[in-house]
Amino acid sequence: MEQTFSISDLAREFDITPRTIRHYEAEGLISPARDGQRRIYSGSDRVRLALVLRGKRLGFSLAEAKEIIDLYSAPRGEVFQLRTLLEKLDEKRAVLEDKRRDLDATISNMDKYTARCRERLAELEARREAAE
Amino acid sequence: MEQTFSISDLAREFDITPRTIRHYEAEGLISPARDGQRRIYSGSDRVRLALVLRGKRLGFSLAEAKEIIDLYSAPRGEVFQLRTLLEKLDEKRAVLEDKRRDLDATISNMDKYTARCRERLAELEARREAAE
DNA sequence: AATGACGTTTACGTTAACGTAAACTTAGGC
DNA sequence: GCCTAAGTTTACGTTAACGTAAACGTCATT
Repeated sequence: MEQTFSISDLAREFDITPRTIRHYEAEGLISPARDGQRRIYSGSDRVRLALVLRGKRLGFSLAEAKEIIDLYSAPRGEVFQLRTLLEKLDEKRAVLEDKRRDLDATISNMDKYTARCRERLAELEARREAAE
Repeated sequence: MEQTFSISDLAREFDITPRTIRHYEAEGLISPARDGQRRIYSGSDRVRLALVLRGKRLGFSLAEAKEIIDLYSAPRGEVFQLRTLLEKLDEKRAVLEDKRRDLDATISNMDKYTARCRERLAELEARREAAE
């Protein structure tokens, strides 16, 4: 039998509140099984939740995150379905690559600036040394 | 003389509304000069705006973007100032690296999945071929 | 001198993503 | 048998990031 999780299990693990998880369900991002009223989360529910949170950290809205994640559970039985799926994957990949360009530019700018700061600091310290 | 820009110049260039630019000013992200009431944006104002928008695309809030961007105009005259600046730069760099890890994982997952989809498509098409 | 095109401030409205609180059910522990 | 912990639904509240509208100023043009 596969492992299952309660809502507070996942809330604890991912450091969010149960309310947040219920909200994601209301938005159609997760669909846990039920034992009566109680929600029961499977391993793949947990994976989906992790994907949602990663998407959020990357600046996607819940709707955008859903669009991407849903691709992984899209039907791929027929040739036509596979072709349209591959097209959509390509679109999303392009968005991710844009983000990577932005991110790389941000990091390399910061690195250059940091290097200049270090140089300047070395200079100032050398000067202080010389003054002794 | 350096080039200047009106609010609608920048709005057009970056495909946002003047309202958005004024909002960034109200939040302390940009501080254009004034000609009477009118805002006059310098080249470096324009750069700051570009940085804000890039930060937003990476999922930062306006407050977070401000924290990062303000580092580039922090005072660095004294040794102490340079040291604390370098510390803060290190913090922000770590945040950016986390984001890069998330992004790389997302992209490589998608690439693997895409590869499997392509394989499956090739299979189906080969089967269709064989049926002719 | 009137008409736009562009600018301004002030202020209320909207949407996404939850927070918070109330009122209730259910399962285990003493 | 009652208490506590964890779960549920329903509903209103909150914050960030603007949108939208009103009321007004200022040029350049017709």
